[in-house]
Formats: sequence, structure tokens, C-alpha cells
Amino acid sequence: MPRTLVKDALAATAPNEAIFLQGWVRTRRDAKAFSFIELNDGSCLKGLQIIIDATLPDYANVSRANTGASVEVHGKLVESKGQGQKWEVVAEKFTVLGEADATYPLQKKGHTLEFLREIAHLRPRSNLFGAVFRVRSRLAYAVHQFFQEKDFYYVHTPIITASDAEGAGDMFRVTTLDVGNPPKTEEGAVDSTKDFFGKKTFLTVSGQLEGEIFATALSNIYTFGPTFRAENSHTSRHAAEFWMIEPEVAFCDLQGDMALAEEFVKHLIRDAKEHCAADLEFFSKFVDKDLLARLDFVLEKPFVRCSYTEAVEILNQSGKTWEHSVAWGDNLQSEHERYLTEEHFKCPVTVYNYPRAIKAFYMRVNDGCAPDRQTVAAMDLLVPGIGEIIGGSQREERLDLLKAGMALHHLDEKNYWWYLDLRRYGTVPHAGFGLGFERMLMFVTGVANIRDVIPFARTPGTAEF
RNA sequence: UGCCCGAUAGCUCAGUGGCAGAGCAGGUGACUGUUAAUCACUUGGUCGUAGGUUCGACCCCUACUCGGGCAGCCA
Repeated sequence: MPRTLVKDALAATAPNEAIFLQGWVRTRRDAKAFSFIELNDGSCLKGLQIIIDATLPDYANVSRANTGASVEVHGKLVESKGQGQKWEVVAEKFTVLGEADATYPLQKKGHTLEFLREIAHLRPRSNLFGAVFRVRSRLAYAVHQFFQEKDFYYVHTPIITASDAEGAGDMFRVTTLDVGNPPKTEEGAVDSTKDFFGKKTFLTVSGQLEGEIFATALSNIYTFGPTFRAENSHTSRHAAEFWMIEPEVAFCDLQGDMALAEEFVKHLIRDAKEHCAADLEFFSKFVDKDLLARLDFVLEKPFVRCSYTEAVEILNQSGKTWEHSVAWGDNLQSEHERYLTEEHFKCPVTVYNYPRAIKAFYMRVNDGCAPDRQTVAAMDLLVPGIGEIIGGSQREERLDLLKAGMALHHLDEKNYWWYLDLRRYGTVPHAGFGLGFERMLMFVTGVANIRDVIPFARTPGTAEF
């Protein structure tokens, strides 16, 4: 007999004389003449109630069906006589496949998120993490759906790379050299020409530069894959390994880029609300009471657009005392970003046109708007509770100005010869952005720590699973 | 990397310079429809590690380890 998933059994429209289910015991409640078991198979948040009568030959198995045990049930799907559920299963055959004894760490009690991180191999069996990872799966699908339906092509940019998208930032080194005894040059330095690729290589920090190659061929592309930062960050919103979505659009300027970012974020929220309603309700009840209201609010309101120069004025006229003062030319600090999105505008804010000196070399220099040639066409999308969720820009398509940007950032043109070629041959205005997938999940679920929206978090000092 | 907080039963947490506590989980029993069932009884401890102060340290001090928060860096 084919297995029925719990989510399908719960959605039944009529009783079923013969049904077969498999899953894990969440809780068992014994009475004198029968036992109730709540069966969960991960297909949805809710479990299905199983009733096993004490007169059943298999009733002897029930005492071994503790929380966490894997079981299978043949029986009838009937309307429940009790409150709290529409359907339940009256067991006819009940088997315990794998017991879970008293050492099973996941109790039917509240656990701290910190404890659950230590049992990352078991936490997907909890309500919270089951919901988080169902939403994660659905949103990954929605990412592809959004771009595919807009005629964007999905490009697989390399994980191992010899280029550094920012010219800064710590990267993980990829090598097959014997770290204890590497080959040396005559000067005594490690000889990377003897390494696997004949040069220094790293785990990618961004697929953007390679994405630009494909945007200047296929017009609209996106990447969606893992990225790596070897930064020693100890915060609730940084991980050493995370997933990023990076669209790149040819014949597009910063305005178009900001519009795409807003449409994309709203699409993901709308999709989660439509397809993960039960899970979002759970988050709203147990994680963040304001979640659903906030998501609705974000869907309804246009995102505020605010130039960097305006933002600095707002911050200086706020009357607030800042830990870090703000002068034109300074980077906006977390406290400033949070004030803009959480207190001043109280909605997502796109800050654009940042000072040239504090942004990456590939961002397009603004001319024709004050202060002339001092800003670049960059934008950051800030959301309440998280801060920066998207960073993007129009790219510098003019060869001479791109070279000047590289000189400003002390980058060697030789390492970027292929990137410069894109400007030598058929260059076009183009723009793109990067969305941190985990940060988006934090925003959609209300879960406050990035370690809890990725299956196996990689943070400094932690790579157990 | 800097600053701050924490570590007590399997889990969540109280606790006081002088006999180590509760709830849940586990065990035993009760209960004819439960909903993290309920009720009674019950097992369970190197108080993170190493030093120090003290007649006496889970408690005070120092270092270390681990976890967490904030900041920086960013997505």
C-alpha cells in the first residue's frame, strides 16, 4: 500500500477505509483502554493523531513508541471524536521501526535555540526548524520562479576562484599544497605556481564579476549559490558560508536595479505567505508576534528611496546622539541604518548614491548630479530588524573610469584583464545586486539568528556537522 | 578583533560564604477522548576546567574553555 503523507491525510475531504502512514512520534498520551500518538512526518507543521486501542494485538508495541521513535501505521482515517483536529487515524496495525530511548535529546518541552544548535542533526525534527526549512525550500523555489518567469537565465558561477570581487575582505584559501612543508620560491615565499591550479585560489565571495560576463551575453542572468567569507564575525547576522542570489541585468541603470530589488523581495514575501501559511502562523505565534502584520505592511507600501546625502542630513537632524558621528563621506553604521528603517521611515529603505571612496571599484561614477563625480550608483536595501539585506549597484561600463576606480582602490589591472575586456568589446550599461538568502529568511520567518535559518551554520570556530 | 553577559540534574531554570532545589523528561502506578493530557509516588548532581582567598567556596578572586549579545566587516 502506498504511503500517505500527513499533510495529505489532514487535507482529506472524506474518510478513508485503508490508509498507511510512516513518521516519528512527537508525543504519546496513554489512557487505560487506548493510547493517542501524535505522528509527524515533516510534510507539514501539524501532526496526525493516531488512536491505538488496547485490544489491538499490536498494542504491546505502544510502550516502545516514545517521543522520537519512528513508526508505521495501517488503519482507517476517520473524523475525530475529540476537539482540536478534524481527522484522526484508528490503527489496525502498528509497528515501531526505530525506538528512541530516554536519551533522545528532543523533548516535548521548550528548548533554547543555543541547545538546538548543538544537536543540529536532530533539530529539523522540531516544530520550529521543520517550519524554517520548509520555508527555506519554498523560497529557494520562488527565487528561481521569479527570475525564470522574467526571462533571466540561471548561471553557475565558480565556487573556486582566483579573483576577489571587492579587492578586500578575507577569503578562504583553496590549496592542495602540504601546509606543513609547502614548496618555496628562491626568495623563501610559498610557491603558488606549484599549487593545483598553478596560482593562488580561494572560495568565492561573490559570483558578480562572472555574472557580468553572462549578463553581457544573455542580457538577464542570476546566480544562486553558496558564498564564503573568512571574516571573524561574531554576530547574529553573519556566517562564513551563506547563500546569495545575484541578478545581473544588461541595459539597466540604478533605478531599474532598485525597482527589481523591491519587486523581488515582495515576490518572496508574497510567495511565503501563500505557500507556507501554517508555518508563518507558527512563527507569528511563537517567534515574533508582529511578523504577519509586518510582512503585510511591507507588501503594501512602496519602499522609501533616500539618497546617501539625504540620509546623512536626516541622521544629523534627528536630535539623536550617535555612538559614531555622521559626516558626509563616512560609512553608515548599524545604528544609523536601523534608525532610518526602524524609526524614521518605519519601512524598508533603499539608500543610494554613496560616496565613491567607501564603495567598491566596479560601481558606476555618478556625473551630472551633485556632488559631481563624488558618488557612485550604489544602493543598499535596509529592512527593520536586520539592516542591510541587499547591496547592489550600477556597474561602471566606461573603460577609462573603471580603470580609474581600480587605481583608486589600488588594484592591479592585470588580474582583471577579462573583466576589463567586457568594457572593451560591446560594453553596455548594466546593474545588479546581491541578496543574502539567509537574511531574507530571517526577515520572512522572524527568526533572529542566521545560525537558525541555515541547516548547518558555519561560523568562526564551529563546523561540527 | 574589541567590549559585555552566561555556564548548577538529560532539558529549562532557581539558589545561598555553612546538608544541592523546582518544573519537564525518564521509571512505577492511576485514569473510557487526550491535545506539550492530568494525578500520586520515584530515579537522577565532579555546580564548565584549573588555580587562589577562607576554618569552610556552587557562591568571592584570577586564568582558561565553551556558548551568546553588541560593535566593526558585509549579504
